[in-house]
Amino acid sequence: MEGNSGGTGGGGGNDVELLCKTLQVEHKLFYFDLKENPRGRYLKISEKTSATRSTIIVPFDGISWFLDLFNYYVNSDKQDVFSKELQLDSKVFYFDVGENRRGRFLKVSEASVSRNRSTIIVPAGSARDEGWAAFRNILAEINEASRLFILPNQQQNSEASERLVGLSDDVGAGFISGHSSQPTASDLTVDRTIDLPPPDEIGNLGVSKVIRADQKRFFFDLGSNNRGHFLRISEVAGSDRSSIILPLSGLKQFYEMVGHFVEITKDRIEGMAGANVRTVDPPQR
DNA sequence: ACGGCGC
Repeated sequence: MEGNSGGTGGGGGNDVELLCKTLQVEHKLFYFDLKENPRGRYLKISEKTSATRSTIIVPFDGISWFLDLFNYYVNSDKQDVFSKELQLDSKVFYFDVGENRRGRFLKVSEASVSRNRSTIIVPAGSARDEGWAAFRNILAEINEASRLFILPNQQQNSEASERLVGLSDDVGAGFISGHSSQPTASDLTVDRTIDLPPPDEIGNLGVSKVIRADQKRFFFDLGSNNRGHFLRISEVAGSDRSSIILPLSGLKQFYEMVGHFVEITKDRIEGMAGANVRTVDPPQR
């Protein structure tokens, strides 16, 4: 299976797992593994039945396209869905709807020069395409979480991982090494933050945070809608709530602006004297 | 517990 040349020890086996999810649709089990190696990130989707296992590798930048396509198949009436092709890097993914006596299914095939064609087949489900919808929801979660939620096992010092360059054959050529400009976990961690049990709404990825200041609470929630991804910051005092919706494209500016005001007011901020002063320099690059 | 795909 994993015929890897050069004695490096297995295709993708040493890659860092950023996020793992499983989904059961009828009797199939789908594994979603967001992984990272020095060449970039990718999403490995495996279909497992009792007898077979099949895997496709989606380049990181293709995740949102997969999400869009699953949305298309979920939301379209069955009489007007078409097959789709998605070209990513050197790969082509084919999406085809089929039907047999077991029901409708979506066949997703990956074709690339270096690998044999591999295919996963996602049952539509019995009602309202709920199998596809569940698959779509997982993709949405991964798509959202992967952009902001840098997991703790993602090393800040990349020295160790730099020695692993070229290790994995699981990733097609032409990958983007896209992990340089992302904020680190500590950049996004606010002092006095406490973990919040999952609240209100779908699309919330368990990355909700709350901070308290005086009598107010501020909730930070990731979300997305058809216009993109955003951070919602809600001020809750008593029973009143008001929110600002911050597109992720503006998050860094927001961060820098807050840092500016922290900087110019820090001698008046309680608890920030002396060694506790935590300057909030904008991340370089 | 399916079963599609494609060889």
